Amino acid sequence: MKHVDTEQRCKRILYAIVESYVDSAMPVGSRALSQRFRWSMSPATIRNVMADLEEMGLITHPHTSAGRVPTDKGYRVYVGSLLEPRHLTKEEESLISKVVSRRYEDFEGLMQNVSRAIGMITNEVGIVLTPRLKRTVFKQIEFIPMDSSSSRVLAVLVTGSGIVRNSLLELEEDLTKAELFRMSEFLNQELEGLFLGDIKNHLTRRLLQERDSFYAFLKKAISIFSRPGFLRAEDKMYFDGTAGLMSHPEFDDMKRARSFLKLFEEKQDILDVFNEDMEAEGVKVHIGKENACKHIQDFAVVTCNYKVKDRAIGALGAIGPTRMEYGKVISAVTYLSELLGKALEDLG
Amino acid sequence: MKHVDTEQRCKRILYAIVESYVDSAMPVGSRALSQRFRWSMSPATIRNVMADLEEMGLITHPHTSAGRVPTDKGYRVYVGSLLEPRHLTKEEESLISKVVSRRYEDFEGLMQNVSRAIGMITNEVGIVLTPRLKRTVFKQIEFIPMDSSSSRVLAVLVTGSGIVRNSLLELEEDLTKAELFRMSEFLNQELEGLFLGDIKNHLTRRLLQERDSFYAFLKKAISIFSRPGFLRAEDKMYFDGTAGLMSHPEFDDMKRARSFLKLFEEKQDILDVFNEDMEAEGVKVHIGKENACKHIQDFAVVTCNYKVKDRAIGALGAIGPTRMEYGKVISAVTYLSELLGKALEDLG
DNA sequence: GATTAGCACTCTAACATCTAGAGTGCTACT
DNA sequence: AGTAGCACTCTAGATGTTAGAGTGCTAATC
Repeated sequence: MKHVDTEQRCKRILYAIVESYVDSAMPVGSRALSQRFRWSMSPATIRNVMADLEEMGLITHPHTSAGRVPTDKGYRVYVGSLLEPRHLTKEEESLISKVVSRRYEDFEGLMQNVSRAIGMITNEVGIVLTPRLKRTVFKQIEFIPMDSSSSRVLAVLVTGSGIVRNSLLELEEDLTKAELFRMSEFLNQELEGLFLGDIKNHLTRRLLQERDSFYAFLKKAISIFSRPGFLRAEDKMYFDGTAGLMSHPEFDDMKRARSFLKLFEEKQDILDVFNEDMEAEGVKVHIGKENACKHIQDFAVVTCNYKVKDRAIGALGAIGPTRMEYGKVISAVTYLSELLGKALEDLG
Repeated sequence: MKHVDTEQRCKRILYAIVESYVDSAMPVGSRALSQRFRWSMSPATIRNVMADLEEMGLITHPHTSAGRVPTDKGYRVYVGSLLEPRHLTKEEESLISKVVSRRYEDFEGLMQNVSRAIGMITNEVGIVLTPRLKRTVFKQIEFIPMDSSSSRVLAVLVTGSGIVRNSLLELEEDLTKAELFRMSEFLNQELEGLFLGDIKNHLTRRLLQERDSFYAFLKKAISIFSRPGFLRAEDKMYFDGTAGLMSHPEFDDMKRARSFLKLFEEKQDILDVFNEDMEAEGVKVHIGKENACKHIQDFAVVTCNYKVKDRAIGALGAIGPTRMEYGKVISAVTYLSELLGKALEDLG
C-alpha cells in the first residue's frame, strides 16, 4: 500500500503553511498548497490534513472561507522541530561586516551598529543590551578628585571588555589625595581579573583576615563598591529598525504600531525578557502568548546571549510580528552574538 | 460706517482657521467659523475673506467642496505675527518637574528625561542634543595608563557642565608615567576655565613663546587635543515620543509614518537643523517646505538653544506634523531649554 | 482504508451606484 | 460693504452586486 506516514505529512503541510504565510502574509488555501507540492496531493487531501492541524490547535481560520493561518502553537512546532538550521548567505555576512566594522571606534558605536545590522538583515527590530557590568572582569580603577577637598571624586572603572564607566562619588568621609592614591593602587592590585560581581564578597572575606588601620581602609573600599548604582543601572538597550518594520502589513493598524513603539519607550518589558534569557544557553524564541508580558503577546522575540571568554555577559536579539522569518532571524542573531563577543574580547 | 479694518479681520479669520484646524485636523468651513465668532460675521462674508486669504497663499482647498486648510505660509504668518506668547500651565510645569527631577543622577538620564518631557507635553517628538563639547569650559583632565608601556592611555576629560568624556589614546610616542602626570598637571593649570574650542589656539600661541625642552612637551599636548574625534563626534541626540505621535491622524498613511521614523534612524538631517539653529537667539520654527532637507518638508521643527553661563552650548526642540500646537510647543521648548541650562549649571 | 472529485455553501474584497450634507462661488439685494 | 439665496460640486458613507477563493461534506475511486 502506498500509505504515507501521516505524521510526516502533517509536518510537511504545517511547514509549508508557515513558510507560505510568512512569505506572503496571506492566509494559505488548500489549492495553493497543492500547487506548491506540485499536485502530489490533491487540495481535498490537504483540506483533510488541515482540519486535523486545526484540531490540534496549530492553525486557524480568520473566517469560514479564508485560508489557514498558523497559531502561536503552530509557529512553536515549526521553530522547534520543523525548521532546519541555516546559515547566513555570503551577501548577508558581507552586509554585516560593512555595518559592523571589526575595528570599532567606540563602545557605543559598536552596540549601535550591531543592533542596526540585526535590523537590516532580519527586517525586524534589532536589539542589543550592554554587557552586565557584574559579569565583566575588573581591570583598573582610578579616582579623580573633582575639587580640592576631595569630597567629590570621579571614579573611573575600566573593565576587561574595554568598557569604561564613570561614576561621581560624593564621599562623606574625607579622603586625602594620598589616601585615594593608595586606594586605587590597592584595588588595582587586589582585584585584577575578578568579576565585578564578586568584588564585594572578595573584599568582605579579606576584611575578616585583617585588623587595625588596614581594617578601616578596607571598609572604605567596600563602601565604594556598595554605592547604589555603582555597578548597576547600566542596563542600556540599543535598538534599530523600527522604520523598516513599518513596512510589515501587520502594522497597517495604527493601534498596533503605536503599542509596538511604546515598547521601546518603556523598555522595561523588553529588558525583562532579555535579562531572563541571558542565563540560558543559545538562542531562545518567544512566540506571541508565550511571552509573560502582555504587551509583547502580539509579537515574537528572539534572543541570544553573547560571551566574552566563554562567560555570558550580555544579550541581543530581535523583535517583530509573530509572522517572521524565524530561520533567518535565528541565524542572524546567532552570528552577531558571536561577532559581538569576539569584538569585545579584542577590546579587552 | 461700520466698516471694520479688513486687514484686522483677515488676521482674525486666519487665526481662527489655524486654531480650529490644529485642534480638529478637519478642513474648516465658513459656517463653522461663523459660529465660532458667534455669528458676528455671516458665512458668506467669511467666504469672501477666505477667498482673499487663498489668493495670498495662506490657505488652500483639498478639493472644491471641502473647507480650508492652512498652508505652510499660513502657519508662518500665524506663528510670526498672530500667535500671542503663552506660558505653560501649572499642571504642565508640575508634570515636567516630575519627569525631570532637579536632582538628576546622571547626565544621560537628564538628557533622556528632558526629551521625554518635551514629548509628553507637546505630543510631538521631543529632541535634545548633547552640549557641543567645544562650547563648554575645560575643568580637568587626567590620564590613565591602560598598560605598562603607556602606549594606550585613557584620557578622562571633565567639563564645566559636569560632562565626563573618555577617550582612548593610542600614543605613538611613548610617554612615561611621570611625563603623563606632568602633562595633566600642566594642562589642568594652564587650561582652567578655557572653552574647549579655544584650547588648541591657546596652546599654539603659548608654543610661540616657548622653546627648548618645554617646546617638545607643548607639542605633545597639542597633538593630544588635535586627535580626530577627541572633541567632536559627541553629536548625540536623544529623542522620545515617537509612540505618542502615532496617534496623530496624519500618520494613518503608513508611508509617512515610515519616512518619519526613518528620520530618527538616520539622524543626520535632524542634527543639521539643530546645529544650524544653535547659533541664533531664542526659539526658531521651521515649517514644512521651509526646511532645507526634503525629508523634513512634510513636518515642522521647533528648536531652541540652551545656555550655561549665558553661552549657548546645545540645542533642543520638537518635531511633528506641520499641524501642531505651535503655542504650546514653543512655550514647552523655551521652558525646558532654561530648565536644562540651569540643571547643567548646577552640575558644573 | 486512504485518497480524490464534485458540489453546495459561505464569506470577502472589489466595484458600482446612490444619497445626504457640507462647502463653495456667484449674483442680487440691503 | 455686507448678507442672503441659490445652483453647483465633491466626498464620505450606505447599499447592492458579483467574482473568486476557500471550505466541508459525500460519494466515487484506487
